[in-house]
Formats: sequence, C-alpha cells, structure tokens
Amino acid sequence: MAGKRATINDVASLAGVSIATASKALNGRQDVRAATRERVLAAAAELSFQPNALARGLLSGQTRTVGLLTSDSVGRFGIPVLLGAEDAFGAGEMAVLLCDARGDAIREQHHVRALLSRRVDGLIVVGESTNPRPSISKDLPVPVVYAYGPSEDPGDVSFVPDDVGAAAMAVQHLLALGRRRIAHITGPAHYKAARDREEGVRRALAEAGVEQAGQTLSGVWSQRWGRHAAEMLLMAEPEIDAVFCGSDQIAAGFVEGARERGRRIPDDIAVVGYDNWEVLSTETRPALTTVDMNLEVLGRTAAQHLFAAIDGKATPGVHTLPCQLVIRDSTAPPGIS
Amino acid sequence: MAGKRATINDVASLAGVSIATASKALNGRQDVRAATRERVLAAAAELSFQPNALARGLLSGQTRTVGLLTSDSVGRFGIPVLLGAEDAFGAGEMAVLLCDARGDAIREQHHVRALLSRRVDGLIVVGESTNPRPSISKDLPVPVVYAYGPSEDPGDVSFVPDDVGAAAMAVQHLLALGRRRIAHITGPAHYKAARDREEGVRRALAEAGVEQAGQTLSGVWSQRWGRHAAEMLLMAEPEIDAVFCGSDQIAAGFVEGARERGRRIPDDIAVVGYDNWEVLSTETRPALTTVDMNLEVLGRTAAQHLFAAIDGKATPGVHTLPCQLVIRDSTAPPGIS
DNA sequence: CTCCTGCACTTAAAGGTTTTCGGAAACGTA
DNA sequence: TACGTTTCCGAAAACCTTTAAGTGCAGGAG
Repeated sequence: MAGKRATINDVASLAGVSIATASKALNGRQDVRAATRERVLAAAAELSFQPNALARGLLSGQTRTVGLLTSDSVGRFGIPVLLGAEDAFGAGEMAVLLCDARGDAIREQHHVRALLSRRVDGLIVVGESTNPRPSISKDLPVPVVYAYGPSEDPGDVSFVPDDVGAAAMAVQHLLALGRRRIAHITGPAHYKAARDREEGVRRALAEAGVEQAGQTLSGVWSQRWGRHAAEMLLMAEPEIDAVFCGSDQIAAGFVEGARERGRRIPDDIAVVGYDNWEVLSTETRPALTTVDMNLEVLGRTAAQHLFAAIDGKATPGVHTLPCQLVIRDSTAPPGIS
Repeated sequence: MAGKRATINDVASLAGVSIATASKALNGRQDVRAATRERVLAAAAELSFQPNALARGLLSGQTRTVGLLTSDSVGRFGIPVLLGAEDAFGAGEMAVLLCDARGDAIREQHHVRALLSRRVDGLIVVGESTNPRPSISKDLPVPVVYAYGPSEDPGDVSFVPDDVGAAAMAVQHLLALGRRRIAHITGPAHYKAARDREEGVRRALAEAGVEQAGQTLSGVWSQRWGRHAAEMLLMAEPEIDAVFCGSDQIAAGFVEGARERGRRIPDDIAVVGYDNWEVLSTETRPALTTVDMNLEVLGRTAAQHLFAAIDGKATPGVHTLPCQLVIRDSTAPPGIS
C-alpha cells in the first residue's frame, strides 16, 4: 500500500509542463513536441501514474462500464453468458459490474438504482430461464439488452437461443439415422424452453410424416425424472428406438434407466440430450449427443449489441440465435458402436 | 431513455435552496429544518434524482467498489466464491467489478491496472486451484485478499479450505463405520489439493493405527479416471471396503466401475467424494457422501476481511477455513441401505 | 515594418458532489 | 438597546481530468 496516488498534476510538475500539455501528451494528441511528450511519458512512468477514471467519466459522461444483472445464483446459464460478455467487453477496455438479484424483484430494483448511480453506460439482463420476464427498460437513461430470458416488451432488445429450431434439428438427426419410433421427455410445461422444444419435435416429425411415439412426458429437469420416465416409457411404448430429452440430466437418467431394463444405447435406443453440460454429456457412457445453445456466443452477441445501442443503434425485438448439435456416441450408427 | 439526468443542482433550485442545503438534507445531516428537508426530498423524488457516484467518489476517494479477479473461466470454484463475496458486499452497498484473467499473467496485469484506474477500494483474487500463486499485492495502493488459491507471500491475506482436515474427517467417518481397508484415489500430484488430501488421509489413518489399502492412486480429476482406478484397485486390492476419492467426478466413476465388477455400494465398499458438486453428488445412485468446501462462506469471509483491510485492519497470513462432511447414501451403514 | 499563419504551450472552465466556514436571522439575557 | 447564542442556510473550495480558448513566438509574405 503505497502513499497517495500520483495525479496528472504531479506528472506535469515533474515534467515541467502544464497539466494541459501533460494530458495531451498522455493521450497522444498532436500539438505537443516530441521531446516534451517524451519528458511527460517518462515522468508518468516514474510516478506510475494511472489516470483517474472517475474524473474522466465525470467529464465525458461515459464510464466504459456496464452492469450485468443476473437472476440465477447457481449460474448454470448465466455464467457462460457472462463470460461471453466479459470477453466482448474485455477487448474494448470495458468493465463489467456484476449484480445478482437472486430472483427477487425488489433486490433487482435496488441493484438497478445502484448501477445507475454509478453511471454505467448500459445494462445486460440475464434471465434464469427463457420465459419472458418483465421489462426494466422503461424510463431508464441507458440502453438495456436481455440475454437468455427475453423481455416481455417487444420494443426491447433480447437474445434467446433457438429452442424450436434446435429441437427440430435433434429430431432430424434421429430421423436421418433411420429411427422412426421417437419419444420426447422434457421438463415442466411452465418452462417456455420445454414448450418450445416440444414444438420443434412436432414440426420435425410432421415434416417427415412420422408419428411421435407416445405423449411428450413432462417432469422436472433432473436425472431422477429421466430414470423414472425411462420406466414409464419402456412400459407404455416398448418398441421405441430413439428418445430426445429436454436436458442432459434427463438424458443421463434415461440412459441409466433404459440400460437397467436391458436396452443398449445407442444400438436399441438412440438418445439426444440438451445443454451440452460437459460434466454430464462427455463423462457419461456413452457420451451424449446433445444440443449446445452456444451461450457464450449469445453473451458475446448481447454485449456487442449493447455497444451498438450505446452508440444509438439499437435493434429492437427478440432475436433467436442458432444452436448446434454436438454428435457423440449416444447416437452412433449401429454398425460402429 | 429519458433526457439529461437530474443533478443536485436541479433538486436545489426546484426546492428553492442552495446545493449545500440540498446535499445536507439528502444525506441526513442535522442542521436542516424539517420543513426544508421535506421540500428537498420531495424535489429529489419528483426528479428521480440519483447522486452521481463518480463525483462523490472523486471527492471522497472511496468508490465503494471492489475488483474481483478470477483465473478459472469455467468457474467451478470461482463462482461460489464470487456469490459469497457479492452477498457480503450487497448488504453494504458495495459493488463488484468482475474480471477474468483466463489464467494469463499479462491479462491479469492489464486488468489490475484497469481496476486501479477505476479506483476500486480493494481486490479479491480467486485462484483456479489451491496451489499458491504469485502475489500481486506488491506496491498496490489498495488491499488485496486471496481466496481459494493463496498468495505465495505470507505477508498477504489468504483464505483457503482446510483440505488436510477435511480429508482426515472423511477418513475418520469411514473408520467410525468400521471400515478398515481404506483406499485413496485422487487427482494429479502437482495439485496441492491432491497432496493435502493425501496428507489428511495419512494422518487420520496413522492416528487410528490403520494401514492404508494400497498406494494412493494419482490420475486426473475425471470420471473416466475414477472408472479406470476402480479396475486397477479391485485387481490389486480386492478386499477393500472403503474408498476416499479426491473429487466427486472420480467418486462417480469409481462407483460405476466398482458396480460393474459386482461390488455393492455402500454395502461392500463405502465411497466418499469431494466438492459436493450437486449435479454429481445428489444425482448419482447412491447419492454421494462428500466434502463440501463451503466456498460461499469462504468468499463471504474473504469479502468481510477485505472490508477490514480497507479500514486498515488487515490480518496477514494464510487462513484455513473448515470444510464440512455431507453424509449421504454412499456411506450408509450396511443394515440400512 | 506590419500582418498573418502555425506551432507549442498555458489558462481557465466544466463536470457533480461534499464539506468547511462564515453569515444572517431569531431569540434570550442583561 | 447591546450582546451572546443558537439555528438554519449559502458561498466557495476541493477532488482530477479534458478541452476550448487564448498567449507568445518564430518565420514568411506583403
């Protein structure tokens, strides 16, 4: 802990110039003689001078700081988005002020006020699910971008993964493997993610003229439910040859349950998961074919559009970003496994 | 996006007082008449005035902001620490500026400079492992606290989980269950965490006068290694009745491998994991008895001590925080399972 | 010689808030 | 009335940086 920090004043007097000249020299302005600039730079280095971002921000009205407001403490979806955003910002010298509202609207309001008082240039709001959430953008003096969970207000800027398209892609993959008795196990129906993925399944099957094997099974997003669903499904529809699961946890549970009932994965039943949560998707046996929502890309995109919005070029609406199917052993063709 | 933001000047003129009086009224100072204070508060509410934290910080030299510097992008350990810190700060109106160095020293330096230029009041450095890391505190004008990964400099303030004690506790738990042929499978020996946990095993066994079953098996922190280790171990030491694993991933793999070889968990072999990574520890069958490092508590403690250090009351040294054994089915007494 | 131009630098203002100090009014006391 | 005390409020400085405007000087053109 050194003493008082050097100001541009100290630099100027050490270099024997005025603070205006010092400022110009440090910022690379042109009307400074090379020799003078050299002296100033040397003085700054000597004092290890760091310009005070507060003073600069006070003057310019720009803090080069954005607030990131997340609701899911556990961070399973928020973290990749955060990393993507931090990545996009890091390149441009931006900083991220992180706040966790813990799903509490009051706390969220509180955090928004605190961020505004710190004069952030913009806000990214990360939802805990893809369900639309109340807008906070009303009367806010800075632009806001919603990531993962879109705003209810279509005038806001939101970025969400294309759950419908991804589910369709997963089913098309199963169809391409020759599977025709395809079932779907997913999470609670009050999740838009569950409904969207079901919709994608329906579309892909309709397009191919194939009937879904049994009803969609809605439960929770857990491994336990996957095991339980395996029991029920294999009882009701014993001849299924493929299952698309709404999460990797469900898929891992299904694999376990199906194997206990003597089904081989992927030979008897091909399985596709969702989320590409590495600890599950790559470590289970067989490794899971699964949908990767590209959340880091989503976060980066949201950050880039926040930049644009700060510069006045907002692009209102809910933008869906494509997902990616990561193919692994759980849908390998029969001959190979 | 409203127009220009209200300043205390606007509030003062709307209330018909000077800015000094407005400031005093807003900050609850005593030498303001009640009626005047009322007028000022009403004016502030009317304009939805938010004091400019930059101006305030410029004057007071305190930004009520701390920097959190993390190295592990994946965030398995960083995130809980971050949440704990955010929790401790949130209560006191502090904000967290998040930076991810991605394990790159250059980038880290860059971030430190950026944070310093923003005049953070302090820094928390979160390591990616418990291996000691180079200090950054030298000549820094603000206090620094290290969490999870301690600083190499004993003059710094560091908080780490008590890996030795936790491993001993895990082994004592197995001994209390009557197990006497206890093996240990863990991660790479260049991790201090692996060496510490091994040391804890050694101490607990020595104290009880029990020999370890076979050599400690060092591999990687993966489920795959756990499966592989199960094969090797059951070949070399077929009569083991308990295994302490260096991570939940290894434990999950071991359970799988042991079961394939006909061992029942926990009846034949009791298993203890490490990390309490919920997706593994609660969802596997049987649910894993495991060590919880209380990382949120660690983060919160680090944050609180950073507060203290900001106030000039630093407590140098490496402080170890106790872990907690979470007992689940994988070590249930024989009769019950 | 005067005027103009361009260069290198300085002065001063601005940005929003807090705080110290001083002033004015009201009130009580002699 | 004169004076001291209390209460409430205002003027101005301070924090640090950037930038518009201005100053002084040298050299070239007329």
